[in-house]
Amino acid sequence: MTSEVEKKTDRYTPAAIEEKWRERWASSGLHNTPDTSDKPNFYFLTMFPYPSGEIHVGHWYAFAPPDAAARFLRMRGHNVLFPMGFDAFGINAENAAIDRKLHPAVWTERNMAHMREQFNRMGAAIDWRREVVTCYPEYYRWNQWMFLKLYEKGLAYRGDAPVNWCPRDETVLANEQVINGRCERCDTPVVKRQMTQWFYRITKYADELLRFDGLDWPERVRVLQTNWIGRSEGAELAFPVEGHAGEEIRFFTTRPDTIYGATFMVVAPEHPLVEKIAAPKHRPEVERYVQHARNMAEIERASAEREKTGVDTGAFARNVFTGERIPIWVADYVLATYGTGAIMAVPGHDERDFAFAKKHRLEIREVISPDGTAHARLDEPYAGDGVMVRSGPFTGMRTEEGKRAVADDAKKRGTGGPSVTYRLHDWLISRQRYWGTPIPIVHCDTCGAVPVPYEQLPVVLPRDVEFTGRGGSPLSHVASFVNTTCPKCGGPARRDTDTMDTFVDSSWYMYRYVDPKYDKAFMNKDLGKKWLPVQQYTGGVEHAILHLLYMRFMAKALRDMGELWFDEPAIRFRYQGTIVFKGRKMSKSRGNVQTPDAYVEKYGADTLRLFMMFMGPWVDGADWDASGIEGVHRFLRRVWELAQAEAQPAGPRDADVDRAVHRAIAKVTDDLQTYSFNTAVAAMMELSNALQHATGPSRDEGVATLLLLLAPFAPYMTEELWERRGGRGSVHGQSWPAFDPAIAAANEVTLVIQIDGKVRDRISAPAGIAQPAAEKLAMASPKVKSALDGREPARTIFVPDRLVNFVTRRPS
RNA sequence: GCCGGAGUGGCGAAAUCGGUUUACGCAGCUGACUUAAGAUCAGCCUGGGCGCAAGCCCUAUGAGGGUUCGAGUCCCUCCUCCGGCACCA
Repeated sequence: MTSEVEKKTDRYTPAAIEEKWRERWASSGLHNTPDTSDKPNFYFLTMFPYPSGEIHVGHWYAFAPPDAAARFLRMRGHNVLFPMGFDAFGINAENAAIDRKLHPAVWTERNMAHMREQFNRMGAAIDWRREVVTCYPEYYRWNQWMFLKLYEKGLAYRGDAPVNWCPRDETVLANEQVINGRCERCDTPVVKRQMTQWFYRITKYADELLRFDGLDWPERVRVLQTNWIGRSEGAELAFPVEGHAGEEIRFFTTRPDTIYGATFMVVAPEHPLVEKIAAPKHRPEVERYVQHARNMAEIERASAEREKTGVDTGAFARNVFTGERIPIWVADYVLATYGTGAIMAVPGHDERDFAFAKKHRLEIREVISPDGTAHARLDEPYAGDGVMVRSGPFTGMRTEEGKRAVADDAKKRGTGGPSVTYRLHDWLISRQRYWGTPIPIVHCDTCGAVPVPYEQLPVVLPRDVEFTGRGGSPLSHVASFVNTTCPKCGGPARRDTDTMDTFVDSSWYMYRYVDPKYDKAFMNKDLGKKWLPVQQYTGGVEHAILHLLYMRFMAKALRDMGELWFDEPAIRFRYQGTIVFKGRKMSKSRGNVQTPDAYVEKYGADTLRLFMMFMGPWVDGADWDASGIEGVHRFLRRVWELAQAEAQPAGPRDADVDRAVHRAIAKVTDDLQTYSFNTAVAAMMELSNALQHATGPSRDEGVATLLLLLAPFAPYMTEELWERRGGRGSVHGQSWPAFDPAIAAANEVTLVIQIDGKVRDRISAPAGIAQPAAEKLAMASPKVKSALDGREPARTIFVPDRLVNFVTRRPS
């Protein structure tokens, strides 16, 4: 039956077709996006990859669906900017240099070449003229420029703080790069070190970052960011230290209403006052404890199950509310990095303080009562709201009122007042590594830290560096780099040998794509005005906090410098889930990296693209299993045959086929807007199944429509078929098919007939049938008659075009 | 522990507003074509029961309860899995 067709059409050979179109598109510049056209501009951005060299199926999953979405927008009449580049700095390149004696620049270039090739095989419609590569001086000079600008504004500063140190990578890490007390990269337990480092003052924008006004971002990402920022309202208060005139311990609490229950204080081992106030008798023990705490790995120290250790400093503070002397302890359950590194301990109403008080026999006092009456003893801490008891003039106040009253009272006395604290810390951006942006600062013995003058940018990363993997920042061993003159006094000086966190690079790259070669500013603002902000951003959920928060911060900082004219860099964000393999993340070290190459070779890029989108909902990710790839390949082969079959003889239209076509248009259009790629593919499969059995002009037109719908998904095959069918220009330059609801509307519907909610029959009826007519039809059904068995419906539920439900029971 | 999200065939998954559960595929089974295999095409595929058969009845969306004419969808309790945070005062 199909033999005739087979003679006329050759077999579907993806390799040849795809190579042909790759070349044609490249030479015709099909994917080049003009900055102005008669169509509205649309900036569609997908997170650029790190050129790790290991291309796996996850890369296709991240890039093929957005490519389809971008192509769809083009067919819908937008001038779409869909750029790509490389997040090319990073520690992996340096480790590769150490392991294989390959310069990071060489390793990175090689990997980028490989990845560009992959993008091209995928058929991604990328305008490569706009490529951005972060490790080139033309790019990173603007990191340095921004650093200097932030420094001028007080948004970049050098600070001494307890920081996360990864002993294996020999560098500090931002909080965001520590996962469960371990280094995000190498999984080594992180230790805290007191170090002088560079920070970006992201906390200045904490409150603004909590607002997502006008943003269409997934709830999940907003929640993650909100929790990360961790805003807490309460009071910052201070208790004076006895015997140390002028010294006081400041602390933050969310429960000022419990202050009469503060029977002791606890300071973190890193607290600056510890050494000063420890009583001589206690000093050796305190020093031993502090030393021990410092040497402990974070993961060990942070374990909540661990018993609460601590020692008495022998010093006392005065609870200014009760007037009592209360002991000051040092314990590592108080974190140096949150609040002020000290707390008032209220064992009666805080679980941790309770456990500590029990262990060290400290006084536990009830000051909040759920029922308003004071109890003789507390067997467990009560952390809920209630009424203040044993609280002097505040006794009888409820928690809400008490919080305010105590904070206001403290303010009147000059010992504190209402305050807000965040979990979010300033962004630690310096790294003791080579492959990153040099920090444009010169250290001079007379002038201190001096910014490199703007006209001397970029501070170029020296090429000849020895990679030993040991002994601090590799740059510190390069004399020609380190030794310089002070821009201020002209005397001998040393360059800062740290480099920037690579998240600095990616915090603003979206502005660079607009005109990556522009050398007067980080962005060509004239062109930027045509594109920014990004209208659609996509990428992995794993960046929900790190990159996406930094990117928002940088936009706000640049805005406040007058460099940007919007508050948020990306209006709409959608993420894809993660592709794992047998339940585990793919990685070279695990040896479970699944590469796309074999599939591309066997089935073609179009099939793999389509399969990536068909596997399941994009947001969910998947456990990689290629067993279903045959199915989508078969579908493409059927379309291949269908599109080349002989033209149908003239004849009447087929309303059923026309309806199927327009329903598919509606479904695919909708699904592409909501990133439901899997159901879009299913809808096209359904359409192709329907067309297979159709005849006449409806079939021919339906096939033509199917090719247009399929074009964003399978760009190669549809282009080839478009050409073979004598289409003008490129299929990708065509308009998206128009949906006609009148054609899609059914004139026959299936009515479900229920009796007491149970389906008894299905009958076909004209669309829009009125209730009386529908009931009559339903009653005529023999099945309904026998099921009713002579009973009379007490009432009838009618859902137009859907169901008739006869209810025989009376409502009880 | 806290905050999110999810549990539907053998598998990946569909299912506007509460209204035909299982679309679209994979795997499997049966048949057609073939010397045969493959490819392709047609059909079957929750479980159980009745029937020679067309078909019919009951049952099923993690478990239990509730609301409703009607629940995968809403409410309550519980279980399991995934993600995030984790002594944050």
